[in-house]
Amino acid sequence: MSFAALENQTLTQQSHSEDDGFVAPRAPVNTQKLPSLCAVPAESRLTMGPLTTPKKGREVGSVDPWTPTSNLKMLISAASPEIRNREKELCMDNDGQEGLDPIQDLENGEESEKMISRKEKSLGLLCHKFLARYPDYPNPAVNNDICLDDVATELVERRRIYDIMNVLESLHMVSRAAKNRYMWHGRTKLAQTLAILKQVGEDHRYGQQMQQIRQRLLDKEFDFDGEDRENEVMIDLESSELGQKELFFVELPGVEFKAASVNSRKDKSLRVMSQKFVMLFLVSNPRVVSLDVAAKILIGEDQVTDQDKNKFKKVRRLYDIANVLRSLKLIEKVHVTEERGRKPAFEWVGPEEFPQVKSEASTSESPSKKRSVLESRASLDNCAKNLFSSPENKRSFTRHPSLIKLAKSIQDDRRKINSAPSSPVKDSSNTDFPNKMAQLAAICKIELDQETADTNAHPAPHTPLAAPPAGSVTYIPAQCSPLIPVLLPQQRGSGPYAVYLHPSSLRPNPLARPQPTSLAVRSMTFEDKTGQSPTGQSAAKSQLVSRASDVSPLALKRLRSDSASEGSPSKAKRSDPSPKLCEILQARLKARRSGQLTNRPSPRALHLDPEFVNTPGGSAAASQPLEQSLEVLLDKEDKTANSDKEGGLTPIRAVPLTPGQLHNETLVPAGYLIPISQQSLIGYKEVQASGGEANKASTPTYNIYQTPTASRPVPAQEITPTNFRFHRPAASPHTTQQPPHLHSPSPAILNFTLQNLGLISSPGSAFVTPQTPERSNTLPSPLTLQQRGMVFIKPVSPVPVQQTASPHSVALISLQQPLMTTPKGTGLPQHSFFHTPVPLSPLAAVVTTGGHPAAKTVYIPQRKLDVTPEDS
DNA sequence: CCTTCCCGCCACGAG
DNA sequence: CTCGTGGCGGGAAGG
Repeated sequence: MSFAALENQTLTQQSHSEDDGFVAPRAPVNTQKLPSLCAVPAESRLTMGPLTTPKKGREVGSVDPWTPTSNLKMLISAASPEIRNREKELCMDNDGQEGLDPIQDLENGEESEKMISRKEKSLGLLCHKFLARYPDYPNPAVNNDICLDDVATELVERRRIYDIMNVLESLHMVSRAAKNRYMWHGRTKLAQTLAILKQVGEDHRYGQQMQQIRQRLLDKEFDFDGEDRENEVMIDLESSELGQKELFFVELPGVEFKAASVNSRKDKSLRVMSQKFVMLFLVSNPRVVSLDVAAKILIGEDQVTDQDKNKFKKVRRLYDIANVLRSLKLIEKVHVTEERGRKPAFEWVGPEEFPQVKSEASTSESPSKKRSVLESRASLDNCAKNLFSSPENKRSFTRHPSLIKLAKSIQDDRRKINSAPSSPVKDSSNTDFPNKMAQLAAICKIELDQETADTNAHPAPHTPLAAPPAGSVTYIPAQCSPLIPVLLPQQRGSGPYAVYLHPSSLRPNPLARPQPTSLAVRSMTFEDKTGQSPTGQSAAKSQLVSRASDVSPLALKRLRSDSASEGSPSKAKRSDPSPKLCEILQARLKARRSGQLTNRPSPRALHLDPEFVNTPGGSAAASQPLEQSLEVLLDKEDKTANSDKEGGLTPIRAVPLTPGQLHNETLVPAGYLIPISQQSLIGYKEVQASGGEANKASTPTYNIYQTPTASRPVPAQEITPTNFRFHRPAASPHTTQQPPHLHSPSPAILNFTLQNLGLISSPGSAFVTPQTPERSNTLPSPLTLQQRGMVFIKPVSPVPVQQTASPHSVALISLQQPLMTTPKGTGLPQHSFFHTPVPLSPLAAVVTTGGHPAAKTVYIPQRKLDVTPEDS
């Protein structure tokens, strides 16, 4: 088709508009326009259809330029709209191919013009063009580097490209490599990503939230009084509930974040929102999500008072995301008719089940490793990172700013360490990068998993490291929260680091359960703070209440902010009540680090962003809980949090129930990076090599649980689904060390543990054969305690961290530890921070208390819930 | 009018 | 300071 000629715009005609403006600053490009279209590469599939169409080309003038590539097109920005429009029309009309059209256009322009304009420029179309350039399943071997500048040239409007990239990144179809560069992964990781997102969504109980929201909407309709506060309140609550918000950004194993720079910070919004949005589809049964429901959940938080406004606001972003997803053919626009009328909605048309996938990611890596098993696991790992506070929320977070800073600092550290790719990916590492990095990463991941597993399994050993804090940390990861460890590869530096993140996500679960538990308490608290409290209003459904709790924090924040500053704001707001806290936290971290570092060889455990975690988390903390666990979790979290933050505070909790069980939690909200010693790594590798499992073993084992999946032995990797979930940070023993087990045996154990997390069905078997990868695959049983038992391995680390002593040791630290370690003095409870600064403490305290007990019990997990199916 | 959502200002942070 | 990013919302096009 067309190549169209692009138009050149030039055309005079065009006139208008935009051009002028258009400006673009950036883009210089533009100016010319290009034709759209273009050919698509073959590869791409696609697409074209739509695209193709295109526009016409115009000739016009012929000029054109387009020259260069013909293909691609470019668009122009500049082009005049009209023209385009026309073209568009034409296109539409004919569609496609036809060249004619263009001509027509040319011609005169006719009047027509139509619309193209707007539509032509739509994000969806742009996304199509972009997708057309790359194959769905790129050959990993090749370099799939994407240079934004090139893309910008073609597609025009630079700003739009970021939107697209952000969404694609959320699906792991691309990953940022460095400054203007992204790596194209196409759909190779899509299945895995979706599986993970589904899991996360389930963990957050998005399905339930959606139901609630729907319900509410109905209710509202009835009454509304205006907005009264009540309504508003309700909304808040709702939103809050929904929102728990806080999700984090879910990462895949292979992908992790590469560019350090970016990573951190802001990741919020679009990326996270996009993942959340996708989760909604994956958890709802009829895979249809109406726009308003999605808006509430995704945006939810904010809103506070003004719902209307808020609504507006972010909804725009939802459209952006939806357009990109539509281009990906994952969703379609539909309408649902409800009582009230029809509402716009989207239906999921993407893959329903993903077979588990293992990781393709590994593929790349594989070379080195391979073991599929391992890899698979790795994939499982997926981690979640937190996003930080959410973007959206800025409001909510008022306080965050400070936190953010902390995070940044941390990040910086991280970066330094890693060096990663920032812009320069190039560096030397590049080359190697792939291979090695990948490997390392894989390894790390594995390790992490193990660790997590361990942690889960047993008590948190790690404490060792510093753990000073009391033990509090432990936590059960289980579903609840999992932190997810992520490994970063880093080439450079010392070695790989593992990062954990804590997903705040957890919270949601709790919601689901109405239990009063701590959550409830919390919520209440929050409410108070806010002042709103009363939810009473409306009927408040009980549910609400519960939700509220979740929400509450957010709400509170909002409220505060509003009051404080005004609402508006956005950003500004920061009023954080307690910046101090932040400071404190930072201090702790630092302290922690130093302390830790000292011990370890490679020191560094960093948090990623605590903030996010915290922030949201504060409230969030609770989140995850699963059902049962919820409470417990909550407690734990709180505890952990406290401990973390404070430094110890609550050691109490530390005690975990069983050793195995508790994990440490990581309270820390953030992720940490952990460096692993290379040696250890190596060892792992070796191990792996030997038997895949071994590796695992070596690593510390961590347990992971996986959720549900585990339950069954599903073959394969359960990975997917569950994955990340838990990983606890536990301690990692060092692999090496792990005294107990020898490598061999133990490893096996570990492995399976890890792998499955649940594994277990027969643990024995697992042990037994280390080699079999399959097992790993299969395994999935629930982890269970048993594993824990196994765990002991982990104990290793424990305590005393030994630090460094052993070189090998891995460093994994559990997150908590770090946190813990640091003792900060401050002691504020995190929650408080986050959530509300307000005075919750008391309450909080209470909560915790209660929770604890419970918590202990729990353990793991639970989560079977989801399981179900598995996926697979 | 309401919905969809493009455009691009502007902030923020890394060089 | 410049430049890459990307939050965010005005306000226009589409229906």
